[in-house]
Amino acid sequence: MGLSGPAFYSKSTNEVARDLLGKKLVRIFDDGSGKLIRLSGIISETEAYGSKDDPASHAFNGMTNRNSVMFGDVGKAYVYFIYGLHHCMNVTAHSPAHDAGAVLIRSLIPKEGISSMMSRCNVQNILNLTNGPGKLTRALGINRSHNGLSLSDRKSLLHIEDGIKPDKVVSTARIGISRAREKHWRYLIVDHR
DNA sequence: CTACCGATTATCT
DNA sequence: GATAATCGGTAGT
Repeated sequence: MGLSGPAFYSKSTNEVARDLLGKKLVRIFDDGSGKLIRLSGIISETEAYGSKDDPASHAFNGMTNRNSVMFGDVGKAYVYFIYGLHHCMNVTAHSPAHDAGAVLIRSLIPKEGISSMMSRCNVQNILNLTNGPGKLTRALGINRSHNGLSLSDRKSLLHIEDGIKPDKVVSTARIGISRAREKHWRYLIVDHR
């Protein structure tokens, strides 16, 4: 199940949410030193958001200016600003039977550019660097300028590469929503050591 | 350990 | 005018 473009993202949003676990989210970042560095992490937690079938989704009530990327091509970044200070990053994905959908990236295991990210975010503990949707966008320097970017191009400033194969995955209810709590569309890699 | 609260603004009703 | 797919700090158990 490689990352060969749109085919990977043209499955049900749930399936894509599971399959994104273990993939590597890569940001080519200008840290101001005059050279571009790689910031990356293994995707370890995701949530699927549907369309008409999902009252918790931004797309539930149809297309608006904010969520229009969810209704466009799959395999793109859907980035939005929330609570006045955080960004959240999604990957658009849905089966041909649906008209919209996206997968929220909730957590990463940091891999590349760790010291750069920790100093820029003023984070002491690596465990607190990318363990939340608002934290990982800050660590990787992701903002609304990336909304709509294709994630398939390995040379792009923001893209997804193959990573690891997760040992074990579980699903739970999604975090921070009030509606559709019965849908267990949150997926995580189980950490056992 | 858990619970609550404030920050701060784009977006939608 | 109200809400929000969050976070970090503080207070309470």
